[in-house]
Amino acid sequence: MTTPNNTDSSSSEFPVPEVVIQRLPLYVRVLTQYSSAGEQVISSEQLGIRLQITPAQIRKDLSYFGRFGKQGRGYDVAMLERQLREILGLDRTWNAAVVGMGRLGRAVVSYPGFAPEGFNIRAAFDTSEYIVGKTISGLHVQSISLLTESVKELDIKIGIVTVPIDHAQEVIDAMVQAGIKSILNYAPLSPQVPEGVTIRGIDPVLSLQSMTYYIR
Amino acid sequence: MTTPNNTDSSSSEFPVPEVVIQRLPLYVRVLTQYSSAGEQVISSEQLGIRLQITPAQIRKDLSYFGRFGKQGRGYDVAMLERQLREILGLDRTWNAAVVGMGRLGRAVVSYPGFAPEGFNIRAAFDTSEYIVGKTISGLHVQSISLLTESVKELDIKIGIVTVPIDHAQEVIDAMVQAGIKSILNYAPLSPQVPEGVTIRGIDPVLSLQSMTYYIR
DNA sequence: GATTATTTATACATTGTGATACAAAGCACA
DNA sequence: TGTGCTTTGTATCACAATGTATAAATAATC
Repeated sequence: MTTPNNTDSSSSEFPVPEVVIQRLPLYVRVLTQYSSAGEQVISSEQLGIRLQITPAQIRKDLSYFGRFGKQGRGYDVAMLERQLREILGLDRTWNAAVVGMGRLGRAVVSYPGFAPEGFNIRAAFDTSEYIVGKTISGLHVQSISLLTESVKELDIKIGIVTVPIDHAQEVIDAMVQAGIKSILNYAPLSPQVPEGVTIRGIDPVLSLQSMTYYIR
Repeated sequence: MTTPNNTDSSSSEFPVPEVVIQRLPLYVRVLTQYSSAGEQVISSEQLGIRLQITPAQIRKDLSYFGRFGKQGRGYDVAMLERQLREILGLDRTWNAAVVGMGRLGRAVVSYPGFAPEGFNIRAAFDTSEYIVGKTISGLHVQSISLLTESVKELDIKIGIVTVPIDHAQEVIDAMVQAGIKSILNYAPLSPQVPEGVTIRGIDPVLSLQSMTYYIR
């Protein structure tokens, strides 16, 4: 090589594009499948076929974090999975709190997909006096006024918002106030959060509303 | 192209970027709020503040479809909302079918957010003999072998996948086979669909897995 | 051990998307 | 009617993201 690049793995000094970060979990998912299928090695082409992404795209994404592959061979499945999990912070578990224990909140806390991936819902909150005090899916529903306290006590890093739209922004504000930096929002609004807080929306209606464009 | 481009609203001759289409429902949502707050006029700046999008971005997005604003004034809220709904195909209702009536499917059919936006779930399917024949949320659960028939009879245009991951691809294939062109997928996989079929995934775990990168 | 097959990592080119800047158009009000 | 203020629509620019091409490294085969 003309350039003597001593690329430092995993502790990049310049910001990795958001789109890249969002693709990494897809890679992890496929690697996990490959791994449990007993495969030892995977090429960027095989990964790309599964995900409908060009091999070069995948190689470039990975190159932001280091050099993981072997030329002529591909990537060691177990090693790459481990590395990507570490990069994403998936080599540990995360505690979450749900606010809003109506229909949607109940569905979320009983969704069996979180725990196997290391996301554990440790606390549930609501404003309604009818719901506070109840036990739902093994969680004692507390008044939202106890949020900050619980966040500290239970080391909660993730907030999940399942309240109706007209209370969503204030709940989000309360989460931010309580020191939560990652929020998953199920309410159909465009929330405002300060710098340093990441928020992602889950909104099936929005998805449907953009799909109809193509079939109208 | 040599012809003088007399910009025809709403029936554009060149493809509108996907990202633009995905922002339009956000505009519709804010316009609806403004409208019910009694506002008559909105500027691209006001819209932008709500959505954290630059005003110029919004004006450019809208310009793909025509000229809707008045210089020095802004956009007529009701008119712009009507236009965008028409562009997106939201000036009518859409029938959907859910496949997979386990925990997730039940939550989806009882989610009250679809109907007000014109998305009506008209049919429910499952493979399990224990579930087929039951009535859930007013829907008679049918065997998936009847999918194609129902799609035609009930004019179903949207398929919603809520089966476990190991059956998801075959269900998606069956939907495509039945002539469905828009699919909302809740199963955690990267599905394969032919050209001409739009599929969107709802995957909270994926969202969480990319958020942890920023707090790890 | 030499030769051929692969496949990565990356330089380079192309495309896509978002931001900036401003002329033209409309409004308000004297 | 004229003047100043606002806001759109769009031309232009800047940069982010993706795709193409290839040298270097490894493995497999004879």
